[in-house]
Amino acid sequence: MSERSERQISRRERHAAARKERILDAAARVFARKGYERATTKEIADEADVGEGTIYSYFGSKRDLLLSLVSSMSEPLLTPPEGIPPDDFEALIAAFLRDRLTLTEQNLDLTRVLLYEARFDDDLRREYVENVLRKLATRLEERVRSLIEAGSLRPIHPGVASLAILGSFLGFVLLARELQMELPPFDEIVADMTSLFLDGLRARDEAEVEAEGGRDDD
Amino acid sequence: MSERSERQISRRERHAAARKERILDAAARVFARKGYERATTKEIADEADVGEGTIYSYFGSKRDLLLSLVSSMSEPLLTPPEGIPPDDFEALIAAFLRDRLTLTEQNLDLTRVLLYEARFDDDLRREYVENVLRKLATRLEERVRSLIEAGSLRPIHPGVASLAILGSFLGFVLLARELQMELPPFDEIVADMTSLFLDGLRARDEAEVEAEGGRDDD
Amino acid sequence: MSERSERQISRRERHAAARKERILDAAARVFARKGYERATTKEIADEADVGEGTIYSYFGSKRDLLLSLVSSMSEPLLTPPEGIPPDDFEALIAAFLRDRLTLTEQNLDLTRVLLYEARFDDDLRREYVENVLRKLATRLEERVRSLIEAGSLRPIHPGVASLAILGSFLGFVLLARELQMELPPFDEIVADMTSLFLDGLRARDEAEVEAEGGRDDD
Amino acid sequence: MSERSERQISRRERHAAARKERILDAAARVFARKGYERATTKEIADEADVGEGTIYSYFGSKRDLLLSLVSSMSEPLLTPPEGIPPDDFEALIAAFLRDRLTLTEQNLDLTRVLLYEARFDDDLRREYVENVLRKLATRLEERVRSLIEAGSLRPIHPGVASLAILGSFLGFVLLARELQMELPPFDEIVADMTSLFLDGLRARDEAEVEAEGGRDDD
DNA sequence: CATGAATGAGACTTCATTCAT
DNA sequence: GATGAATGAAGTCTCATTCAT
Repeated sequence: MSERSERQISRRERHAAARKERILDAAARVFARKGYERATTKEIADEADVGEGTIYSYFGSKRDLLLSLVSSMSEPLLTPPEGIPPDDFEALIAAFLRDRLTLTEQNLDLTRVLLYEARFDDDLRREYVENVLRKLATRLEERVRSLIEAGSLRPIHPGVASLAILGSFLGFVLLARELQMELPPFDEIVADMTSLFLDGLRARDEAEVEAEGGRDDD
Repeated sequence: MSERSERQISRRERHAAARKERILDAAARVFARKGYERATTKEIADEADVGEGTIYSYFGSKRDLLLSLVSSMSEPLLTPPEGIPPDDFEALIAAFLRDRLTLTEQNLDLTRVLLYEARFDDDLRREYVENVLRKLATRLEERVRSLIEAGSLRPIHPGVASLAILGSFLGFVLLARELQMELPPFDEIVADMTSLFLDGLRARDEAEVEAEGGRDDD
Repeated sequence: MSERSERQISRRERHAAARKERILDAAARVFARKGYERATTKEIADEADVGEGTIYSYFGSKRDLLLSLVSSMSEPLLTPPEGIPPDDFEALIAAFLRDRLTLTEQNLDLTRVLLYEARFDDDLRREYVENVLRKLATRLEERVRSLIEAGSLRPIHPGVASLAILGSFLGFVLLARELQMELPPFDEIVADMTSLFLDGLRARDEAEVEAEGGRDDD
Repeated sequence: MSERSERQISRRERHAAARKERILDAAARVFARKGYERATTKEIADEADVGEGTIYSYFGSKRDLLLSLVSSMSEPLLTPPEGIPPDDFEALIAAFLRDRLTLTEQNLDLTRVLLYEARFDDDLRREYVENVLRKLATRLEERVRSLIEAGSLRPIHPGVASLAILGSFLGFVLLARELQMELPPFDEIVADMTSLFLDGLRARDEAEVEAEGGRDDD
């Protein structure tokens, strides 16, 4: 009987966890769609196909939903890009941009909400900004610093560089989305931005270009 | 008497304009502080030191305040940087970054609110995004394109480049503000970012560095 | 000088009276158009082409306007139909219906507002109901009573009859207006209603009908 | 279990319907007491003994309450008087007056509000005027017409007659109520008005009826 | 445990009235 | 005296949260 009740509990727990997950997913979609303030608990409940009161069995408040979303978001974002040799910044930045742009574009609307709301809620700021953003920035900064030390990158200020890189693609997708501009295909964008960050915009003379070797992808 | 009544009218008009300005400034501060949805008309009225009803003598609705803010913001942003020779991209980008970073950092909180709300209001989107952002992006894009044609810049996609540049410093200040990071002095940041955009991050060998001349200060 | 100031005052007084009249007329139009609650002092001021504050130089409050309207309305309504021999009820009722229907149709919208508002304001009720309506009803009642005594009318209850008559045409125009029905020409209506009140609806036997002669207009 | 949940639902539905009814009744009372504009949702909520927000679970807006009242009113009004032989106008009009006067006097204050507000709201006008009033008028008109054809009534204009009849008792109760007059007992009123409509006011005796021959003045 | 009906605080907005010019 | 800008009380409606079922 204890076994059964354990199984019972376990089944209940699984069921409860699934419910919680479903509500959180629904909240993510609604927040992304409407923003935090404009989203209503009713709409979230409907999207999750649960009763409005049920939300409050799993989360203390509407704001709690937002906070809980951060944890669930931080996980995939914090997984470092795999299979990239630590000294190949070109591949790293390409993978980084590609992954993060993709991730960010997917989650862009939610990201915007979180960044926006972080300004007005210290708990959210701590949870999201500290855990996700600073971690991301710090990791990139370390990578940049070590590459500078290894001589692969110019001795630019690593903090500024990493912020510029992160900010770049955050701002890039944000603006692109906002301006609803016609953009070249995604691969081309990534190639262009990688090249931008690596080589800058300055035109070089023949000798320099030759010296840089057989890069021909931009 | 007609003179007096004219003066009267003129004084009234000046008074009304000043009042409108005061309310708009108050709204800007409160929106920047609280976001649009959380800001209350009562708080704006208090901040402007007027009665709540007075707002509605000058603006049709709370949303009207937001829309009106765009016009007042677009003006300084649309003034092109002066005294920059059209072929000196280095000076241009430095000025651009410096001015825009300053402007943007000053107005950052409000800018964020406008960008955020633009997602939910087509009028605001048109007013802000089309008039301010796209204009800015287009101007920069043209500059980049002409510099590419003049051979000063590499043949990178101009749209991507301008979005990346704009997005960079928008994202940069946004993240910097959000992360509350300790940053190097502003001049250094501008120098670093200019250098980043112009020369990229890649280390070059002696020959290249030599060929680029003695630039190491920006 | 005293003469001049007297003339001055007199001119002022005439000007003031005209102003008051203009405001009251404007109020009548706006009240008739919008109803009391929905009418705004701003709209009345605009209609009268005066400043909003000016209204309060002549009337204590918005409600005061309504009260003042009654006095100005009661006057024409209380003028008895002229040139009607006191014993010719047929002519009387025709004139009554014709005049009152006309007057009432003209002022119907305002009358409705006054009747409606009278329900909610005892001062207005006294002013309007007592002074206008009861007077009208009483006058008609007396006429009916004396005609009954003179043997021209059947001994119907005079109060009921006069209320029925007044109510008839009030309700008649009100419903006609409300239903936006296509109605026969006005003269025909008056003839029909006069005939209705005098002769009723009942068909009479051959003798009676014959006796009534060649009337074929109804 | 399905049975229980069905019963549950049914109980809920009954409860909800009762609640809706209670709110509607409260609204009817408050509207009748204060008029539409002066009635506040707070007062309606208090009268219904529910929270203010509860109103909006059942009705979309305050105006919706007014519109909903029409449907609930139109039902009893549209039930035709029963047990009246189709050719006995005397019984019909007595029943009509009695029923309608009673109904109307009961609902008079609300009726006035609806008639008044219909002027300012096309939906309400359609709902109330078209569905209730015109139907009532048309039904009466048809009855009158067929009775004219059957020879029971004089060939008076049926539209005018029906409007006069309806208007009569609407106006009658309205004025009676407004004037707060002392009236004879209800039965007497009905008898008097029936007689008024059927036989008119004119006194007749054999001689007079005969003497009616020479009338040519209308 | 899930539900959703009920709640009421608080938001935006209108408008009669006041008062300095 | 005339004006209309300014006011703030009060109204309608929304929605996060609670709680009986």
